[in-house]
Amino acid sequence: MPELPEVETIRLGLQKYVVGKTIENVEIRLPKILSGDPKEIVGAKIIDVRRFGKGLVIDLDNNHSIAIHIKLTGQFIYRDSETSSLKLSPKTGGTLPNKWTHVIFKLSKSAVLYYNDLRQFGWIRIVKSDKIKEISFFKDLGPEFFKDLTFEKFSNITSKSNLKIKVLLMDQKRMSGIGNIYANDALFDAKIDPRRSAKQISEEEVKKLYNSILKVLTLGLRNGGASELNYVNALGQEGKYQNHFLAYARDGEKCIRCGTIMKKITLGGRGTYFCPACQK
DNA sequence: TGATATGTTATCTT
DNA sequence: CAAGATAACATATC
Repeated sequence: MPELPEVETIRLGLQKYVVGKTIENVEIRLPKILSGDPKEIVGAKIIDVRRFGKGLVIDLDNNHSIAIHIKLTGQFIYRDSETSSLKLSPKTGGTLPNKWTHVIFKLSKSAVLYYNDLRQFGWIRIVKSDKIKEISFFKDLGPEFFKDLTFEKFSNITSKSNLKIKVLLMDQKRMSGIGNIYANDALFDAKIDPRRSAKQISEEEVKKLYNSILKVLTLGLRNGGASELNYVNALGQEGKYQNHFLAYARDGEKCIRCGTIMKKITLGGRGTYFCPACQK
């Protein structure tokens, strides 16, 4: 689902297309999605797009920012005269706007940024830029892979937690960026049973796991994310990582390493996929 | 038809 | 009180 590689792919697209443009109008079709005063951002120019964990922040030149979490099914799709000939993935609804389009940002140069969200779990908040860290999601966010989560920190967090290792990997307050797909695939790559208690994992295994996480996140990024549910990038195109799943959604299939039939269980209320033979 | 999937948060339990 | 467990949110899909 939208995890670090997916959100980063969206960020890269937005960075490329919306930075430098001015917001001319904001149309809110589903009020519960957006909070804050849209008048604060009309007329402002977009100067940066940042990502923290699975959250996005669009910075404007008037000391305001747009904080975003797309949760499970949010989409940001950019259209202008140059990109309008690109065929949109059916996951966007095919034409824009449509019944899943809840907010429309009209930008300078006739560009438009659509926010779609099938399940309406996502949120957009207009805040002063220096108040971003006061939003609880950003305030409580744990250290992040590729940024401030060194192996030493990762090892420290792991050795102190009683949570099952897979549940820990997905806990955004302890470490940020990993969701269900990459947690399953990283544990598979590291040959670790997702049911084990985090603190019982040996130092050697923790090292392997850390490297496996960086490996699968990198693979996700290179493939432009996974379009398993309805993720698309900023141009409305699908990613390709779903063609490279190691464990996620492979229950009933043969393990790609040892041929054993992959199992599915529930951990922390989430689907968990693993090989009962080679993940110890 | 109704169970299922998902990220985060609120609420319950231990 | 804190850590962990679980329910709730919404809706297309199987």
